[in-house]
Parts: sequence; C-alpha cells; structure tokens
Amino acid sequence: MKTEQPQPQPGHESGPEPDSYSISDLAREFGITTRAIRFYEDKGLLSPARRGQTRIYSPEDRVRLMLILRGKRLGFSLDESREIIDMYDPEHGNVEQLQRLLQHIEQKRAQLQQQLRDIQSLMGELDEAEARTRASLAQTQEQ
Amino acid sequence: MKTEQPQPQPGHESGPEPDSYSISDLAREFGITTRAIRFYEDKGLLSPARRGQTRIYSPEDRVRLMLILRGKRLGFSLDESREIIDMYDPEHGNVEQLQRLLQHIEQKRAQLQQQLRDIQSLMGELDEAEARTRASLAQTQEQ
DNA sequence: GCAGAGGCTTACGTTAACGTAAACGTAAAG
DNA sequence: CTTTACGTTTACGTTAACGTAAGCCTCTGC
Repeated sequence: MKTEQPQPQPGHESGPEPDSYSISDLAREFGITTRAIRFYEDKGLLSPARRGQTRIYSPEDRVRLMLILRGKRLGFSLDESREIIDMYDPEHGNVEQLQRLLQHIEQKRAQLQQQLRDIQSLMGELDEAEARTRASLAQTQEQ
Repeated sequence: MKTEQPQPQPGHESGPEPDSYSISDLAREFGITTRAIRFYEDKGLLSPARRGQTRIYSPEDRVRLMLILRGKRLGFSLDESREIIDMYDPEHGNVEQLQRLLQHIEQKRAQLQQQLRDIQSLMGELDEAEARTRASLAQTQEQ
C-alpha cells in the first residue's frame, strides 16, 4: 500500500519531505524489516497513527526511529533508547523527576565519554594492526 | 583459592603487577562473574593455563579480558570482539587472508567513525536536554 | 472477478550472553 | 575433622530482539 502524497500545500514545500510514510517505506529506507518496526511499537518506542488498521508514520515517528537505530549503533538496549528519547519531550512535572533526569543525563554523558576513550584506543590499535598487516604483506610479496 | 605470588625474581619488579590471577581475582577486578569468564573461554576468547583443573590467568589473559569488556562497551558481540582481538597476533599466513584482514580493519574503522558521529550528536542533544531541564527546574522553583 | 502487493494479528522459534543451581573436589583454618 | 572458601563440570532457565510462518483483510490493475 503506497501512502498517497497529495502535496497538501501545493507548490510551497520545496524539499522532498513526505508528510507520512508507510511501514515498508521506513523499512526500506533504513534497511530493517517491518517486523522490527512493529516490535519497537510493541516495546513502546513508537506509536504511529492509524488509518483503520494500517499504521501511518509521521516525520516525527521517522525521527524517533532514527534515534532508535542510532541507539543500536551505540550498543544501547531498546529500554535505554526509550529512556534517552523520553528526555526530549518535556512532560516531566515535579522537581524530583527533573533532578533524576539530570542525573540520568550525567550518567549517559559519562558512558559516552567512556565510549569515546574506547574508540580512540581502538582506532589507534587498528592503525597499528593495519601497519603490521601491510608490512607482513610487503614481506610476503618480495619473496 | 588465592593464587600464590612467591615474588619469583626477588626484589626486581617494582610495580605491583602480579604474574598470575585466579578467576575470582579477575571477576572482582572487573565487576563480572566467574561464570561470564568461563563463558568467554567456552566461546574461544580466552584459554588460560591450568594447574590441575584450576584456571590460571596470565597478565596477557587479563589484557584479553579487558579487550573483551571494551568491546562490550562499544556494543560488539563476542564474535566481533574475538575477530578484533585476533587482529593482534600475526598468524595470518597467505596474501588473501591479509587482504581480507585489511578490509576487515577498514570496516571496523568505518563503524567506529559512525559511532563517533553518533556520540557527538547525542552529546549535543544531552546538552540541550540538560539546558531545558534546568530551565524547567528554575521555573518550577520560582513559583 | 481475481491475482498480487501490501498490511494486520497471533504465535511459536531462535540466538546471544549469561544466570542459577546441583553435585562434587580440595586445601587451609579453627 | 568438619566448616569455609574457592574451584570445577554439567545442565537447565532466562531475557532481548527480533525471524518466520500462518491465516486473514483490502485495495489496485488487468
């Protein structure tokens, strides 16, 4: 089912940004399965609109999906990704919750800094590994 | 069982680097369970020496364990970590294997660069989230 | 009017990475 | 000599994150 795009405000939006997506649109764009997308919804990470039974994804839904996938690339669980995404919307009423959110942000920041260090060292080691490999390759070739 | 440290070359090594560790030594140091360490061995990531049945870990084994845990922090699977660790020792004989190793290194590098970008953007967003939270907190307090 | 091309729900299967527990061996300490 | 601490193997259990059907609905093109 191709989600129809009647170009709502005619000739005004220049960039090609659709205002809704089908589930397979998103699956194709991000190289995942529709099953995965529905799974994320099951886990409370997405809640697209419905036309009848059919899911209709807004650009905001698409952004959330991108955030989920970025979280995966960083090794976050879906629960962690949801927590991070939930930091965006300001529905946090009382002071305690805001304090805990700040702590949470600090924790994430610390984790990201650790990841940064890890990446730096691994990058350096990859450089060395590449050098050794090229050396080994050169030696193999000159014989 | 405390692995005995008879200080083999007497009064020569100044730094406190033990030359062997028990499984619970390592478990304690890295905040994991002995079960996990044995699991890594099952998966071929470690192969410590044995005194009878008991596992004896060398400093090199300890380093491998550190690399495994760094891999985990970066969201790598144990298989991926093993592949990366295997890049270190030069047992790669023929040219094809070396070529594939180089490709492999390039892939990892690309992945790490993606992670770097991901971390940068997430860091920025954490800054914004913190700012919003502090603003929200200030507003709550001034009423 | 019917064959595809999507989409939906429900449900069982699968893999990775351990957790948990049982049942046993051994060495030092009281 | 028995408790305590640590170690071992074996094996079943668990959670996350989907994969893989099966069975059914609905619109579109021919």
